[in-house]
Amino acid sequence: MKELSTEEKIVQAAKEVFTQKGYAAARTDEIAVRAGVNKGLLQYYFKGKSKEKLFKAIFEEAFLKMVTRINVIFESEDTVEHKIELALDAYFDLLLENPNLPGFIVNELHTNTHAFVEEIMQKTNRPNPMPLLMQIMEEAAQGKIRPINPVHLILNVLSMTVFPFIARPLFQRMINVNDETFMDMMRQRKAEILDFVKHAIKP
Amino acid sequence: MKELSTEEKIVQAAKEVFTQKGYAAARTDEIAVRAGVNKGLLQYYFKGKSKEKLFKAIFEEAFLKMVTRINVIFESEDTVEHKIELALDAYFDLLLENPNLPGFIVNELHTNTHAFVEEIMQKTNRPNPMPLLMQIMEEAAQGKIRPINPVHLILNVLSMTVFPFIARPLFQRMINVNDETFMDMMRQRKAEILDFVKHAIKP
DNA sequence: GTCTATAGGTAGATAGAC
DNA sequence: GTCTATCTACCTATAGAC
Repeated sequence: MKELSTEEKIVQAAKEVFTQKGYAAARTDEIAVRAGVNKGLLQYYFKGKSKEKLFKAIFEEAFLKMVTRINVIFESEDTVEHKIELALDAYFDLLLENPNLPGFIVNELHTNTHAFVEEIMQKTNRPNPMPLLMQIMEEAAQGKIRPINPVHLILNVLSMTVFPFIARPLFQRMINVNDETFMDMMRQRKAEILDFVKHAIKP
Repeated sequence: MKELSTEEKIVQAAKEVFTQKGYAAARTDEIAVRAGVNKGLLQYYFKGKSKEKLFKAIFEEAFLKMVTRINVIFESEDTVEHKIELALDAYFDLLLENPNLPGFIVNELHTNTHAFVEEIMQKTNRPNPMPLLMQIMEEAAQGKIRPINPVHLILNVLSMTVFPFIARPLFQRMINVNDETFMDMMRQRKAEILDFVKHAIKP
């Protein structure tokens, strides 16, 4: 356990509270309590609109984490199948370590009341999916993979990877498993998806 | 356009506000304004904790809509492949008419601060997935479909169906399409998923 | 840098006039 | 049934003591 500075403790606590409750339900009081510091210190470290400033910092970091991973899919030089494998590797690493990251992001984008969510999205250089779409169509034309709508293929892979983490509260209740078992299933899942997709795109 | 009673107007407005903003960010003021009625009437029709009571009614209806559809997958007498087709039919019908239903539910379950979310989930008789899981394994043993982990198969179908609607704000920006185009893509998608899954489970 | 006290604003609930 | 006015609670922000 490292020694955290007061500021770091606040940021850490804010990350917990915001990702669990969302911006609207988050309380700065709770952030202070969890950080083990006084309310007033939030103002000292994040002068003026401290709640908003803290949120911006945390949402931006989370958003970048999720989106920059997508670049892995798009930018490597490789076959479609191997690109998918690389993407699954990268994403499962991220998600297994931060299981409620996608829920947080999707939630804030869904309930987006705040202009700054828009700001952050524009700041991030979003990846360009076109080259990958072209590649998928080319490989299909060459008979390397089955002809398939490239947008839906990408969306399928992303869906199968991310959705279980978002629907986790519902899913766990449905099949009645605890947190540990859920994480075990997710660790297994990377291989399952790869296998599933390989068969689905086989010519 | 039917004539709605005052109470119906309130419920309708509440449905809009809650599903768009989520419970925490929703404002009873806005519900009253959208319903075109006075704030005080919320108390008249939903005495005591009107915000909470309204939310309960709306969340429960939404939750039932989503979950009872899952029963379609589980309870019919049919082949696995045809069950999947039926499920896709049922779900896409629902989602194309209520595109932000899953976002709303997942959001409230994720940020769940309220005990009543728990209540509602227990009230609904959740479907039992066991028979379907068994059937998938049987068909695999008989060589009708490829051997596959049944839980992940179900999760794959559900993921590909529901995820795009949840990630819609992000997805639309990523590929830069308007609402109309998005809905068109989703209408196409049902056939895409069915095709994808058929190839993936082919022996 | 840290804490206490309090101000200022907002949202939900309530009482009572019409 | 509908509306106005007000109350109360809560939350963020601020000022100032230590």
